[in-house]
Amino acid sequence: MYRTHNCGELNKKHCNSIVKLSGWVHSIRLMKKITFIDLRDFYGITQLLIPTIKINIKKEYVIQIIGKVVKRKFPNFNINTGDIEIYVKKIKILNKSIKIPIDINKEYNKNKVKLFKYRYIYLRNLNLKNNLIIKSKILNIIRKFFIINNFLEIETPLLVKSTSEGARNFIVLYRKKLGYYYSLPQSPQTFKQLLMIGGIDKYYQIVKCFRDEDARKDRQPEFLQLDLEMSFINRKNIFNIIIKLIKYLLYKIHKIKFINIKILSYKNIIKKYNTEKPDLRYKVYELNNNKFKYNINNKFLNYKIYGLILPNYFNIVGINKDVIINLLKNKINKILLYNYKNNIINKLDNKVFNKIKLIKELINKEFFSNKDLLLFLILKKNKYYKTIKNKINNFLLKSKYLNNIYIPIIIYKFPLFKYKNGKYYSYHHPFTKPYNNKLKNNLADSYDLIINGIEVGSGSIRIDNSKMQNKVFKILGLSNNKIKKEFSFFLKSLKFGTPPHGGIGIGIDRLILSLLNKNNIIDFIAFPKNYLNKDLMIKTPSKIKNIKI
RNA sequence: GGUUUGGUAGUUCAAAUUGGUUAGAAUACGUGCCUGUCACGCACGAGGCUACGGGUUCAAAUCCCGUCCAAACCGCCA
Repeated sequence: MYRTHNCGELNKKHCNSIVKLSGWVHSIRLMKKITFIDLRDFYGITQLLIPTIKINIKKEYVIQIIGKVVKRKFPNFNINTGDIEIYVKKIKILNKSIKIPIDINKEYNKNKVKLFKYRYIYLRNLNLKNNLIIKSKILNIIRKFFIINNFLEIETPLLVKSTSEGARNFIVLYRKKLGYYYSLPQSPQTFKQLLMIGGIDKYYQIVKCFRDEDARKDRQPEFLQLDLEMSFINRKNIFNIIIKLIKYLLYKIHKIKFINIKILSYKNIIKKYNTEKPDLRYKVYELNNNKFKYNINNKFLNYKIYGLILPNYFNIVGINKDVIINLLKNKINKILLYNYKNNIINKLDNKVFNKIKLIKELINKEFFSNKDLLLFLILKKNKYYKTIKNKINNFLLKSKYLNNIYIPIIIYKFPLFKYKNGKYYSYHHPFTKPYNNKLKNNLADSYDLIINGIEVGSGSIRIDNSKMQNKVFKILGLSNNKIKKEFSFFLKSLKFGTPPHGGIGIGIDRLILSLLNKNNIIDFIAFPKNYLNKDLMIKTPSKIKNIKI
């Protein structure tokens, strides 16, 4: 037996009992006649008192000790086991460690190459460990939710067929015949639709998906997705499930009981925020430029007015208007803060003010609430505009006031197609049903889930009619030959009595980022790839030498 | 694929007078000291071909070119 207790559980109640502990040597403090060791395992840290200084033990050695739990003279309130220490009677070295090439207690921001290379050591970092614990918890909560709601968990293949739409696919060589390959799935899209056709009513899966695109801090080439699909439902039914899930998660993680999840149309979102994924807590957005870029003719010749909106600004406890003014003091010539209750917060001279009035009239009132702050910046050069935007964003991001605010929104009524370089592309994906089943309005029955400005998931009601599906493929410019080659089985499957169905795919890692107010996805992945999609630890991708058939 | 910034002790970072003495600190490491530390403290020591290769120069960490690597952004991400 390696241990009777772990390093995080002993307290006053265990005093005088003999215990056996195993773990890593976290730190060593030598005094004149005694030595203190912080012994660390997954569960915590326990202080060992060794009544000698002649020990041959270094940091990160794995040791096992037997000793007596005693009350400390001077408790340490920073750790759970701070009331006690172990008076060690016997030490055994289970395994030695060579010098550690990275500092496991430090946060690394630049030059992360060592972190990738020695990821297995950095897993001992407290923050990273806690991140993995919370990710595991969230996965459990999600599974529990879908069990309660009678979803069936079904796995789908990872060796699949490449299709011409979408991101680049990773390919896997086929051993039996040269020149043939499998493709790793970007999502289980086709298979989950086939499950619906097969009569599975509610399906979900937590599944690895693969996209061969360059990584970002919220993007990895392989990632976890919560995939779900339901039959005999319309968009409102799906919205209800999504809302229920998010509320369940926010309650289980943060004990937040009341939350209002808004459903907004794509058109209005773009008009108001000029982005597809607004962060309604605080983020600064450029008001639609056509309306708000004005040259002022007389005194302010060459100056331009930029409008910004800080949604819900006045809901944020602890921030007042002066904070923003102070923040921008030296950067710009004039600031005008404006709130829809018609409060002009600081004064400008009349000529400028008249221009602002003009702008005011152009704003469609329905978009703004009296909790929004409108900010007009009068600037000489437009390069300052981005600096200011970033400055405000960074400031608000760092401020503690936002820590417990979550504003999930569902955006719907996206365009069905976008036109680029003389070609039509699906805005969502080619299986999306047109809004009201009509192609002519170019609206899709698709929806995105955005939490605090992070695009967490997107989904749609699917086309359940073979003719419609064929039509959409043709609009997308797929030749008859290609349709036949890539989708003939699928078009055929739709003819055998397809139920109306739809679903959503939610990026688990992004969901976690949004629910925990974090920004880098690799902090929640045990073994991430770097921005070139390489794994610097196992050194992959690697070169092919011989392909044997 | 593109743009920008960067690569300096094991680690995290400085600095180097627009190219000119011996490239520093903290921490980690080693040795010694210190009855109670817990970010222990004190003293001493060891640690660098300034990413790699080439060029300019009396002289390069510094300027130039190339390669490799990293970060942010863009492209891309149905």
